[in-house]
Amino acid sequence: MDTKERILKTALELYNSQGVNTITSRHIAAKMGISPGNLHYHFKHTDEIIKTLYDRLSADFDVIVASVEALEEVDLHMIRSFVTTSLELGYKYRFIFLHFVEIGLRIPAVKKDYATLTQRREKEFLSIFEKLKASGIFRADLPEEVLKAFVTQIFIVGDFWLSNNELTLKLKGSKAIAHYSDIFSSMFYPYLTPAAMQLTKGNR
Amino acid sequence: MDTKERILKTALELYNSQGVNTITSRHIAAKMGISPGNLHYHFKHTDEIIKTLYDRLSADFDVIVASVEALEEVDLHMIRSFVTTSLELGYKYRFIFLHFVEIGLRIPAVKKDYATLTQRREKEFLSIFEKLKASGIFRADLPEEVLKAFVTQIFIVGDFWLSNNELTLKLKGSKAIAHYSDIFSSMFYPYLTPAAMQLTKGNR
DNA sequence: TTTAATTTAGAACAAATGTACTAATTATTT
DNA sequence: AAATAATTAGTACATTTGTTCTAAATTAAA
Repeated sequence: MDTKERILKTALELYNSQGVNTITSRHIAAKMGISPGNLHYHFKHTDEIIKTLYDRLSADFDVIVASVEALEEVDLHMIRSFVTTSLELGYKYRFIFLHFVEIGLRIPAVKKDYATLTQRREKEFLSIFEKLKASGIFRADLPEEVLKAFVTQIFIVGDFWLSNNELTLKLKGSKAIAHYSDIFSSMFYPYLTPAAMQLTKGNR
Repeated sequence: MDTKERILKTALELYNSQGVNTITSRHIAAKMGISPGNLHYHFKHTDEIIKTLYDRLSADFDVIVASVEALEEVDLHMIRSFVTTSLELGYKYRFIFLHFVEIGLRIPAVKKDYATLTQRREKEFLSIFEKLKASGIFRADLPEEVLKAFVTQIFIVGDFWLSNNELTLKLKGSKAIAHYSDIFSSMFYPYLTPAAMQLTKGNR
């Protein structure tokens, strides 16, 4: 593995475990056993490391969403596995979510990118909801604005479940993912038709 | 106003507008026109300023929750005004929510306090939900775990709507509060009985 | 094998930060 | 009015940080 890749890997580890504000380029270099000079040969600015990691997260998530969007029909099992896969990805890059505002402040490109991304995602999610409505899984009696608000809720919980975990339960790894998967599933429950509610029995 | 109070006021202003990591004790002193030495006479450690502000937020919010809990009957209007009041308080101390994880990391006492507080709040919220069920406002067919998950959702959205706003819409002041009040109201919608849903017509 | 390019180490620099220290000033008490 | 306490300004210090610079070492190209 070349040095650049090792820097990214080490940075991810350290940021995840110690936070983005406590870890400096020197820490990363020290942990790798290379010189600060060498690190800054590969990344002129420390923020470029963070930006690169953010871009990877963003790209990986794109793939996940695209795979759901491509489906003709969406059912609850798909949703459940979409949730789990997303949470796993989030956990991998958890420092980004734990320090989202800080990072957005430090690296305006991240903030800008996220803001436009969100607008696209909102449409994508609403189109998935339409499919769920069409399949008789989602209730049809909910006003448009309620569904829109639900999308925002999903975004907020999706972006900050890790922060909530950090401040309260502090679950690690698969335990955290399992717990918040359940919460996500429960979030959908009141939006389901009685028939779809039946299907979830024993699944939740 | 004595110096100590002025420090707190200035710090709140600066933290809210520039973030907790960019503002230092020197910035606060400079903005006030006092010396760094003077500031550190009143607050030996900068973190004490943040801790004091957190304690005030926490105490203020306690009052809000207690006032709702004291009610014999809870209706949707109460909920709505509870939401608005809470969001207003959150906006006042927004830097705390925008940097919650960082602050928890820097000041372990904050993290510890918040963790235990959350446990208490969970019970308080569930008891409010029971009242809503008893009044025929909340659906009675929702499993206990779904309501518990709803509480967690409320906590996450309640703690991080400001971060979401910061990363996306960047609404200011009352516009932000109004927008996220609507989102909160919509969050409740699918949990309502058909009768209660009727009552919200035109209110949302 | 010589030459050129890439990569690396290590030192150095300037800026910033938290906080301690000292002395002066102001307020309070006796 | 004198003495004591509280507050304030200003300076100083040690540490940290991001980054730059130089030269050495390694790798690739000719």
